Amino acid sequence: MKEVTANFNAQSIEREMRDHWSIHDTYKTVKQHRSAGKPFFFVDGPPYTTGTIHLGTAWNKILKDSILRYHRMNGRNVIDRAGYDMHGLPIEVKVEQELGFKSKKDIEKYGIQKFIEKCREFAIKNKLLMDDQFTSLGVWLDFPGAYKTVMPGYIEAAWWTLARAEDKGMLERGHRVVNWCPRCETAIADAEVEYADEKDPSVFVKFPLKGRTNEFLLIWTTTPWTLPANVAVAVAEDFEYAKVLAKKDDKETLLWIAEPLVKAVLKKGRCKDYAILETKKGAEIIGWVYESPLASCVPLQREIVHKIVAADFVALENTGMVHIAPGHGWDDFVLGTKEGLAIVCPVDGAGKFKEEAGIFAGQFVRDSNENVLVALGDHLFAKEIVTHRYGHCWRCKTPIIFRATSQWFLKISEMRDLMLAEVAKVTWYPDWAGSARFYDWIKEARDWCISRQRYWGIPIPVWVCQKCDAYRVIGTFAELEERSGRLLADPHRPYVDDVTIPCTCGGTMKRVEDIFDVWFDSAVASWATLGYPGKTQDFENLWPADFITEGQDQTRGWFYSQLGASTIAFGKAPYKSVCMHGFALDAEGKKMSKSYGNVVTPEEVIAKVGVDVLRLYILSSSAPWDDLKFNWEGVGTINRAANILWNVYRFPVPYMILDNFEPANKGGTWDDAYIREHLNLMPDEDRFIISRINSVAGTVDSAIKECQLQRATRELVNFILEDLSRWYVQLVRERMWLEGESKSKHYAYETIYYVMRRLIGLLAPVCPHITEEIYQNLRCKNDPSSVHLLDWNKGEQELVDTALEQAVGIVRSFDEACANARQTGKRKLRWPVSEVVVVTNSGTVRDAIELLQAVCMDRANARKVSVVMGRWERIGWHAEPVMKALGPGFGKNSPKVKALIEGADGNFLKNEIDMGRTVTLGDGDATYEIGTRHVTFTEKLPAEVFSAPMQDGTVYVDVRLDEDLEKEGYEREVIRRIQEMRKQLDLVVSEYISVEVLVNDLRVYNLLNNYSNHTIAGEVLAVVPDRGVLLSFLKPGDPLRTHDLIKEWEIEGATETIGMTVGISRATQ
RNA sequence: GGGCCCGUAGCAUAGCCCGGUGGUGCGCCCGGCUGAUAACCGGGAGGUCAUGUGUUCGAAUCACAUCGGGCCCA
Repeated sequence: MKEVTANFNAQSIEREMRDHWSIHDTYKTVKQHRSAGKPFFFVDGPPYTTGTIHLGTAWNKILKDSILRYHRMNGRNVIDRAGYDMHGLPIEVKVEQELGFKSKKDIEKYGIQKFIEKCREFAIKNKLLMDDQFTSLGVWLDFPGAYKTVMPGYIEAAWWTLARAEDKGMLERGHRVVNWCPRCETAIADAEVEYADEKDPSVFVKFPLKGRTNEFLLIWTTTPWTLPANVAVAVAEDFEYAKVLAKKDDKETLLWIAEPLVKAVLKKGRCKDYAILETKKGAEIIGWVYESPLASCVPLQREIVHKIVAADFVALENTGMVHIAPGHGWDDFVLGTKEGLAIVCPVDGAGKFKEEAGIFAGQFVRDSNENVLVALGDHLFAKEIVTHRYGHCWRCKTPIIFRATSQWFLKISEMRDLMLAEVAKVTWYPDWAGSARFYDWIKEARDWCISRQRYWGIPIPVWVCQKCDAYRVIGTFAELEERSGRLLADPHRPYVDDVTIPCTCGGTMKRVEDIFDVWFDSAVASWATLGYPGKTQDFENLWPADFITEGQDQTRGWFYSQLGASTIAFGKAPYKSVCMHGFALDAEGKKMSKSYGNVVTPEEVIAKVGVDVLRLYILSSSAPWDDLKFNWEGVGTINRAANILWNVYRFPVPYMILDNFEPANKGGTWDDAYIREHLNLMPDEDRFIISRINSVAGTVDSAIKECQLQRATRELVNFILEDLSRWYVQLVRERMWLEGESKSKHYAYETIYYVMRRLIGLLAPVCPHITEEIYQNLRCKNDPSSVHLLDWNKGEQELVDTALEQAVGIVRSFDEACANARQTGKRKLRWPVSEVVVVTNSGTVRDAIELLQAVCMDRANARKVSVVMGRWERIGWHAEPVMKALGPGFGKNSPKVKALIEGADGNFLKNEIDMGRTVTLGDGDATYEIGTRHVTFTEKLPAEVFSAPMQDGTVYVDVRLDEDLEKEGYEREVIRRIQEMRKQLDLVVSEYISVEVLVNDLRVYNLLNNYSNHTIAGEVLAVVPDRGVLLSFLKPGDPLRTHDLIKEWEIEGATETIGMTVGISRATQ
């Protein structure tokens, strides 16, 4: 054991520990140690390689790390491979920015091969940066062996999965409406759409009814650019629609509007006057034909027969008539398919109108809104600007459009029931994350569009015949090589694009140009990480995952994509348990964002307080699934707790070293059996703290099992602060100061050693550095070489003494009450008191105080602590009449009764009434029955007794002084001053001194002189074995010699001058 | 517009499932302690339990509505 630095310096300790682990290859050793254990298959949700981690990412990995460390300590062989998501649009967009590209054409010009090599470079560079950042959080995952979505084996797993989808008929090539980013020129998944406010025109448009004059259907839209693709108007069959004669500027128009909405709509159109001419049910107007108001300028529109159709999604808002453009909306598309409407989409991939859009050709759709409105001319009924939530591309933030295109889909909608059934089998932390949130999301799930018209991603392994249009899904590289007769150097684009397969029809099959939605990459992680399907053994032994944990945004992300892919491939969920965690918000509960300037980075926190404190803070401040409101004050509090842990650890070390203490061991391995064998001989406080650490261990264990990391960590912090620091260490201090051999001291050593060993074991998953540092200093020479090699200890029930813990609780309440009463009586704790009395009716309290008599006396600094059941004879009670009750009961005799009560023996009265009896008082003329409602009692304490309430009782402290108590009080005052002076001179504990104390009060001088020299000298090391006592008192007027330090003190009204000299030479000359 | 979660003192949290005097920590003020000491302990002040309505003898807790925050969806 070595000395411990006074200050807890997180940064240097953590650096040292990480160096230590890397020199000794501790992580490998730990993995090796657990390699024969029962496997615990964890799958790391792969972070996207953006290059920087934020507080939320840190939280994510810290949570994973702590839970995995727990499982390792429990003997599990944890599969802890890290993962990285390295493909996809975000990286493409970054690289495009670096290269100054504006559109896909720039990429094609630059060359796909060069472009994807740039993307690869970018991803790998960032992956390495992130490895370092995670490692510096003390995270023990397998980073060198991380699965990477760009690896050929990984890509093959994705291919294989798609081939399974094809086998099961779950893959569909479809012409459908998808979310489309006009900047990235690709389809994007529902999961990739981000909603944000957007300003758009909100317009009401008149569609002329065919064959009628001046009669229109009135529709509403916020996307005028979709009007060139209009094919129908939808109504609700059971709504009432009205034909309205609307007057504006002396012009009259006939409009069809849902009847309840007429007034509001016409107000928007500034129609001063209107009349409802007739009404019809929606069902009655179905089939009516109308013409496009854009027919004259959009050739496409002239070929379409527009009609009214019924739809169940029509709501009673706006006009109750919905503009339908099946090429530009999901509901529209579904309706169009059902009703056999034309599905037109006169918009190209870049979001520009095609030739068939007539005068709009070449215009970007969102920019053409105004032109469309102009072209509508008189058909535009009303217009305003609205701000509404609108979908944006998750990467480039461009507002998306809906576009009917040819894409590849997984038929999630057909698997929904199976997925829901699987969700129910998974254990969710918290339960509602699965049973409510995820369940609802899946219930709404639509088919998954997995194709993207991009470059940096897993190529979709579908080859289509150029001649007969047949397609084939390739599941493995070997199959492709066999069919094509070519070796595949790299499965990425553009390399794989050159590979062709002969078709049975004699034609040539070429790969479709699409790549996978990047969410499909990570969706296959749970088997791709096991090398499946290339290797099958791990998969058969381990899959599905025992545990995953990710942020709440992953409900629609990874939790979902994995479930979808896995249900297709294997018909079951890929995970057995899922912990959904929250988001890191700022102290106000607002999202951290660069534009608010409220971002706190993990590095900042680490620079201030270190990693372990960050970890402990994050895990303790909220439940995993609640959002974390980051708060520097809270960090400070946890930092203080860590400091106290350090102080508790440090405190006994110098004494242990001085005494050459070695904990009980068998051949150099710590033997905790010593504690069990000696427990009965140990003092109460030792048995208490041993009991506590074991019950704490039980609580911590069950909390972690339920992912309640906040309960586990709070329990530990609370134990350190309350039980260990504020209670045990305070009580055990004097035993540590005992000189020479002592059983009591030895028990204290063994106890605190035991407690520290258990404590750091429990804390190791959360605070891996500080616990390792402590362990390295405390461990016996043949103990395991790292705290992380220890087995988890969930507490031993036979060491838990509930009654004792309860008794200590009572004594602590007693302790607090004493301090309270002393404060009221203005008697400092340094001054002993003759007696403390506990008055109680509780046998439990009596037993506790009597059981822990010694502790009580020590804590109270009292010569005697006694318990009185019921009434203590030194307390008097004074009876006070309750006039409110006397009046009604005794009428005009009340004043007499009042006097009688005041004159009665309060003690007797209270006793009787407490026993539930009534008392008869009389004055000779008459008698009166006095009951509990007529009287209250106040305490009459002796002059120098002060009271304070404690748990189920009251504490009375008698602060009267006699000569003996006073002498001791002054002694302790003098000792305290001398110690203070030693500290000022920065003396080591073992340095001898000589002292003179000039007491400027003759009475006090007489009190101290002759009796106290020895006592004081012994405490402050002013007594030398051969030379005797080197402390003397001087009376008023005596001269003081020269000293190294002289100080004047005010002590209880008297002045004392203390002179102190270091060493023994001068004072004794 | 919909789903889920959250709202308790200046700040952070427990209690809520299963109704019965709202605890704790930080900060603040006052006092104490002093061989863990840039620590530690005691006391005090500080609360419309987001708001409103309902159920109930009784609501922080249950129900409904509203407001605010977060995540997700349309």
